[in-house]
Amino acid sequence: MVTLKDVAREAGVSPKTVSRVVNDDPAVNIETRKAVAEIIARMHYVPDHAARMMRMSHSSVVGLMTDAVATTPYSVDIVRGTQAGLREQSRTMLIANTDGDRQQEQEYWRMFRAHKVAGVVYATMYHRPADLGIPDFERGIVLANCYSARRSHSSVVPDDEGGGYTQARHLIELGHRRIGIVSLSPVLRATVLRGAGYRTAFAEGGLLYDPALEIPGFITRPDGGEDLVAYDAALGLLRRPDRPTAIICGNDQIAMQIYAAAATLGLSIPDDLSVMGFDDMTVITRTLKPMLTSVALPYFEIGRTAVDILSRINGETEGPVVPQVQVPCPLVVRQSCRQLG
Amino acid sequence: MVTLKDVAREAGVSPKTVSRVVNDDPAVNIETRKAVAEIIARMHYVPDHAARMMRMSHSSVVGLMTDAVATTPYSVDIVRGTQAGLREQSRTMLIANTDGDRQQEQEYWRMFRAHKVAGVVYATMYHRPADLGIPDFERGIVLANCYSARRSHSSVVPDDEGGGYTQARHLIELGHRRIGIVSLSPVLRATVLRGAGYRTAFAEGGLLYDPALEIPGFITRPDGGEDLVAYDAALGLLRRPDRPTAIICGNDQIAMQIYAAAATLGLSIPDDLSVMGFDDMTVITRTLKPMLTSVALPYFEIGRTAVDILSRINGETEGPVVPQVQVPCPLVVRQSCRQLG
DNA sequence: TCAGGTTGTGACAGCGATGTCAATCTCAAA
DNA sequence: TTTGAGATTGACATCGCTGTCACAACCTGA
Repeated sequence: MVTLKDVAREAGVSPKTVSRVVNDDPAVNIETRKAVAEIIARMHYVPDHAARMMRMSHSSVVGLMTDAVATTPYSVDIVRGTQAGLREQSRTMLIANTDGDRQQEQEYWRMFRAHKVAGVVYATMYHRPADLGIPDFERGIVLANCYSARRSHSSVVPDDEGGGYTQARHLIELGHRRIGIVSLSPVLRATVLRGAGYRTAFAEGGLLYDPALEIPGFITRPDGGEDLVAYDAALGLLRRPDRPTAIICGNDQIAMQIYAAAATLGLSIPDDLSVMGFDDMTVITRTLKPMLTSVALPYFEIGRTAVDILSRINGETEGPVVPQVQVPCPLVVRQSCRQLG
Repeated sequence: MVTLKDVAREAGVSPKTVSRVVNDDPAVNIETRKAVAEIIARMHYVPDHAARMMRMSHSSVVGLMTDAVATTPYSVDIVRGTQAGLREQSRTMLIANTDGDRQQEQEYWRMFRAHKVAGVVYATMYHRPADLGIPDFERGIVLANCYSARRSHSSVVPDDEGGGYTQARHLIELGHRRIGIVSLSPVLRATVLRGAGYRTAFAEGGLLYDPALEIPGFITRPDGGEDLVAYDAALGLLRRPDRPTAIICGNDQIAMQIYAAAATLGLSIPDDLSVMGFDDMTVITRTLKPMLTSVALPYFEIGRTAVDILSRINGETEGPVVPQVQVPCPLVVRQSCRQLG
């Protein structure tokens, strides 16, 4: 390990001066600075993070605690977004995936404390209320994709209501008047919020919201698991005499099953039926034939924004600390929705 | 921050004794130990990681460098597996996602150095040769899902050949004699290895390998991107007069498109056609109707094994440091393949 | 009773960095 | 020439922890 002292000896200056160069302290003669910088490069000196952290009693590392987010195809982009945000601040990230286990979570909070992380981004797989169960953490905490039931922390969540609105609005603009909905499990907050979005768009377009045309595509079992029943839901909708010309889906998996149901009934997408996904999981949306028009969950942006808020909380960046940011869900148009008549 | 000294003062012992208790040093009187432990708990003392690390000049943190692995639905499980392995060693993980950018990668190597990580797991999205371009890193490095062209590092990779064998073998055991293959891009190592597996299984089953029945489902563009052409490939195969009774896919996305092609031609799965996926991406395999039989890429195991090897390299665990571990790809049977005859 | 362990505990130094404060040097105005 | 302000630089202590070593208290067996 090359240390400050080594560099200082080599350069014939005091360690403190090297430290100044490393930290861009302006109070260094330009000549000295250049000479020292050169030696630093030549010797491959890298400042020891531990020593620095100890001296300054705070770390440049941020903790990312996730329930299952780092592990599901849905929402890994939160991780990427968080990292992108941190990179701009020359920071890095300790990641802790709890798999939803309380005990592990406790352990990792301790670990974050031991590492004196500069803050924590707490991300969840689903948009849901989060109960942190750690009241005594001294550093900033920002919730990503979840929100504090007790409003004790700032949160960054997708604008599900807007997303629902966007889905419906797009179909209405294409001329659809009978729109079916195969939604997520009714217990999810996203379902409620998007429902509100649908209604707003429907009202604006002069459509009536018909509850008979909304069917859950996922059903939550008593044990907490979920069953995907979108295929049957879709068959039900599509066999109606007044079958919808378009279906809004709660996510892209539901859309996949709608494609399957349409194929079963000999309906062609988008000629006989338009399908609108949610999430924009590219593995699905770009693999389906025709490719699926969807509304994206802005996970990357959510992660990035969470980092922003965090540095505001810590007072490192200017800007207000808002209690909640809603990140818009953009429409991604592909080939599964067609213009009517 | 509660420090050792605080605890020591409170307990009326020396800091060193508290340190001993924290580190389970047996040379502490049982009474003293109990008393101190109690005070530690009461004061919520958490040992400062930075100080410890500085004193002991090595960290309990391992670096995980990925190209895009943390961000793709394919392979996030490497992250989980790595974490699971580390957790058993009471270690944690700094994560660095390079998005394939050399410059970022350099930055993160520096960062790992600064953090004095105990080792690095270098994971890639595809099973491929990796060129680390960092010859002077002092700590152990293990490659996950990739391998060193210069054999300079140990690696943990999926057993693609075995996976291919498993795919073919299962279909042959079900009585299929004409088996089509829609493979990944021919430039991938996985494609070559699995091809070998197919041939072995075919030979064992007394089948002839017919090159006309193997078509790429992905095509690599000159710009490096990939086009998914499995749908057309499948149509080609399925329109042949001697159409195969089963198709082996290079991954589950290909399988999705095969389902679409089959639907187009009015073929029912599995009655008219059996389909065998690869990867076992549950978002796809469990959403398709019927659910897709697939061979899993053991990403979790790969991550976990990489950690194992790492601690062997570092001499923390007994066991040989093998140059390469091939992790088997298990068969996951669902409903897309049927018994013939 | 005493030499020679064994056990339990503490004093002290030092890991590598930086904040504090003082020392030195330069230059221009008095 | 003197003086004060500003620019550069360095000496030193210190962050929280643990390795080393010394020391006291207590055994053990001859």
